[in-house]
Amino acid sequence: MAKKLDPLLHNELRLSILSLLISLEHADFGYLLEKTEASKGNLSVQLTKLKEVGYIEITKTFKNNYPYTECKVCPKGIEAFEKYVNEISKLLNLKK
Amino acid sequence: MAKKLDPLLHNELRLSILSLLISLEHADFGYLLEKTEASKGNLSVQLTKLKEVGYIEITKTFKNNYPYTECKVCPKGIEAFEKYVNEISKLLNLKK
DNA sequence: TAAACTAGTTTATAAAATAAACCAAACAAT
DNA sequence: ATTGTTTGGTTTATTTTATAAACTAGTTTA
Repeated sequence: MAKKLDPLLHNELRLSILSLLISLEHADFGYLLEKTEASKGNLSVQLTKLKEVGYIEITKTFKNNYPYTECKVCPKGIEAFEKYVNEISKLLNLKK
Repeated sequence: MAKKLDPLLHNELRLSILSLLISLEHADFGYLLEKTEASKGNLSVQLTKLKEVGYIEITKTFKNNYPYTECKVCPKGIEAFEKYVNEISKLLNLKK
């Protein structure tokens, strides 16, 4: 079919992540875990996917001796998200 | 994660089908094929799924000696669609 | 120093999406 | 009347995705 919806965004968890990152600008792994209620494994996989296509940036450092993963949305991610919103709005006959 | 989006609707083709059926009330296989630009096989499978959960009703008759498949949305389908719209609107911070 | 916890990643499995192959009946040409 | 072609689909096989379970590497606590 004539695919309009970016398949990378058309997934509930990835959509939630990007939505959060867009409103917050950046967030750490634990926060995303809590907010999305995803499993750690699933969250990790989906973050990696979003990073691989350049929608987000992941910075790994240490905080209190523990690994600390921070995520930040990239311009490409914002663009893709906005496009997704437009397309699904059309599909569902929503006004933005 | 805390799943909010009905997985049966969170699929582009099924979403398109339901969106069309809601605005048109009913449509035949060929029309849906044309509008969605899906393959026949995919359309057939997704229509069957939507029927199996009671979101749409499928009526098979004959027209000019050929099989003729008509689809119509059911109340349950309308309800599910509306719920989906609400949930994804929240997720994406859209106003309906 | 062993157990338990933190903060993740990797991988195995199940589920889903999709296209390719198929089918039965109708029509068309030979 | 037989062969080929088209219509209007369905079924099935394959690939892709999503997800949870298992694992890793290091830290803290007892």
